[in-house]
Amino acid sequence: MSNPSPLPFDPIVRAAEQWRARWGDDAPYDAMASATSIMRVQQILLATLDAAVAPFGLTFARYEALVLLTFSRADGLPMSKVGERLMIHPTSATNIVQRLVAQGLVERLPNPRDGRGALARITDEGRGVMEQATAALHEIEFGLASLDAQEHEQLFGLMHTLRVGRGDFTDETT
Amino acid sequence: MSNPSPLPFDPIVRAAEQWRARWGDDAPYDAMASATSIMRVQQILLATLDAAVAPFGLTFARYEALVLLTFSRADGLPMSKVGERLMIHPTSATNIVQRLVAQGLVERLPNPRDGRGALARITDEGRGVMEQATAALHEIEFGLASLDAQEHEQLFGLMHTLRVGRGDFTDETT
DNA sequence: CCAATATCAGGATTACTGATATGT
DNA sequence: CACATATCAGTAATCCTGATATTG
Repeated sequence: MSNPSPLPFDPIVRAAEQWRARWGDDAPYDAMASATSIMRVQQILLATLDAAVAPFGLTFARYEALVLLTFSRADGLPMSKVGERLMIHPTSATNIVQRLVAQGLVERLPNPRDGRGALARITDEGRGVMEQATAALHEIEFGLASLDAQEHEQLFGLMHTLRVGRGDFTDETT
Repeated sequence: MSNPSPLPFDPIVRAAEQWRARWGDDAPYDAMASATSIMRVQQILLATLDAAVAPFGLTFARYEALVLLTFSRADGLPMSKVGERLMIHPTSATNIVQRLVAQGLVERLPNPRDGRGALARITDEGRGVMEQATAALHEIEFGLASLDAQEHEQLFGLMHTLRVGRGDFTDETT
């Protein structure tokens, strides 16, 4: 990771103070601090999760794809659905699936219901790797062991509010 | 962005349900949902912030560097400090500063106190661009307008807990 | 013919590793 | 000489834009 010697103070708190001093109390310095915090935590978290699944030849992004295919119909998921559910660009979906195919964890099949489409289906080996990687992630509680159940609920709620605010999905009855 | 047609349900909630059904109540499905939420919000947020500063020829990462240099001593900040304060890899700091130098927003100077070192200093043009970009970010409240003051406090607190848990910095008296 | 499904080619960013030049 | 500062080269990952082939 990129943290050989941590600072003796919180740089985000420092920045917020300077922000307020420079642009006044009306400036959204709390939003600035929130945004910067989210960026930083994501960076730390991704490094943690990538490291946890690295022993299995995976990145967290590829792990997520494996999980999605595990939970999908046994005959495979169209590439378009892969991108949609993973909330990534179609070309990124192609890229990720290609790497998983090269590793023998996923196989590609023609879509019998649409000649244009291709299906991605997890292999038995892919299932095995996914199970091991999942165990490793469970072990470290997805890098979030410092939060308790109530804090997880709070966090998910806040993130949910933000995602709804940006139209990340539509139905609220889920 | 990568969201032409949002799903009619929250894929993270869906995943958490499947997680619980597959691995049981003891599995940290709430941590899984939190981790995935953080990833997704960061992705949305970064796209928003990048788009906000793009008209000024910046990415959000380069904008952060400009702000740091604005708040630093007038004679410039050593490259090592740039990387440290931005919490990025030293080579990334080099890369970002190089790009800003190429844009005329930052200049490099030899460090008078250390012959090995180089200082990065914001230019007048850099200050101007930074002010405009800041106004644009203030306008959209850093992409977090859907949260109120209390929610920002909650969010920052949760992120702070996570960062402390991972040793992101040391002193708590900041 | 138009729309949808993918893929490919290519460019932009950022992270990281390892090697290197310079100076303390 | 060991250590610190910084850069460079090269690799990897991801996102995005356009262009393209195929099929509905």
